[in-house]
Amino acid sequence: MLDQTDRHILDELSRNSRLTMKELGEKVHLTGPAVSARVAKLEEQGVIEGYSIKVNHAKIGCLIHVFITVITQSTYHQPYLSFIKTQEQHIINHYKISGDGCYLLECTFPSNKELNDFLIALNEHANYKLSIVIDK
Amino acid sequence: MLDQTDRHILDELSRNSRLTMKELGEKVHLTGPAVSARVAKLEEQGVIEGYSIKVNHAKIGCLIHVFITVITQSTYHQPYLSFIKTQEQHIINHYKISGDGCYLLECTFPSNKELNDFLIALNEHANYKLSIVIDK
DNA sequence: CTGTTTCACTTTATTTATGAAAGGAGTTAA
DNA sequence: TTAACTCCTTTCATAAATAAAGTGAAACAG
Repeated sequence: MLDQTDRHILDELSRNSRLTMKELGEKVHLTGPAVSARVAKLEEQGVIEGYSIKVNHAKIGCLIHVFITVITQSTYHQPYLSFIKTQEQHIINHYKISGDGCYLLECTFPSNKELNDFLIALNEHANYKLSIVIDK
Repeated sequence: MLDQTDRHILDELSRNSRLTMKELGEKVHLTGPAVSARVAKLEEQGVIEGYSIKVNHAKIGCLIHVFITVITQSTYHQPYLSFIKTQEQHIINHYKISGDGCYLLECTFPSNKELNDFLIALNEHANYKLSIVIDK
């Protein structure tokens, strides 16, 4: 399905997705149109789901980065899920997991106050374990 | 430091970082060169750390997506950190955390076999708790 | 009030990249 | 051998990026 060149393309685009097709072509030893066709194919196949930027959260005022393991008390998760939908400004990722909890949340907050407010609100729907990111 | 237009730019580029400067300009009501200058500034300031792609790991043969909370037994973390460096093909993110463990690993594996091999090797340096991602 | 500086933006013109079309090389199968 | 297919390169018209020059508004000193 994917050959070595495709993997090389994914690797290069992961590092820098704003390369021009010409530059990308040089890196993987193809011409612009050839690499452009391969990238289009990878998009169609759903291998490339999208193009994004890495934002430094600290520099936009979100200094606190945490992972929250959520353990819902009730088997009925809907109130929790509805609550999460209202908190999109804080949530980077939300996973359903099997293991130590039901969900894993990755969030950022400008300060401990917002984190605390969030945890108080979350606690109405679920228990949690908090892990604060010190370094990446 | 960041005004409303900058936030709008970050928002649009998060959705699609391959927009042309002209298209991005239209979205935020600026001309191409103007928005290009702002993006360059955001890069210099370190707000934009890089441009990347979202890859569908399942489609490239990495079907298992896990989070591993690592609890090192010894206070000397170097052997663990050296081990992690040898496992880059599996590791998406690696965080130092405060809370329920010392580190949080986000990894993908083609199958349970590779995951098991990884856990056996990891267990020589640290204890762990495993959370398997069911859905995002 | 006037002149100067600064800043962010627009406009213009040149360079550069994109994307469509045509064609060639290698592979496979009839 | 020939046909069909895939994947690539080359070529060229179109579109975008970028550099440079110019505009206008705000801040500020004389």
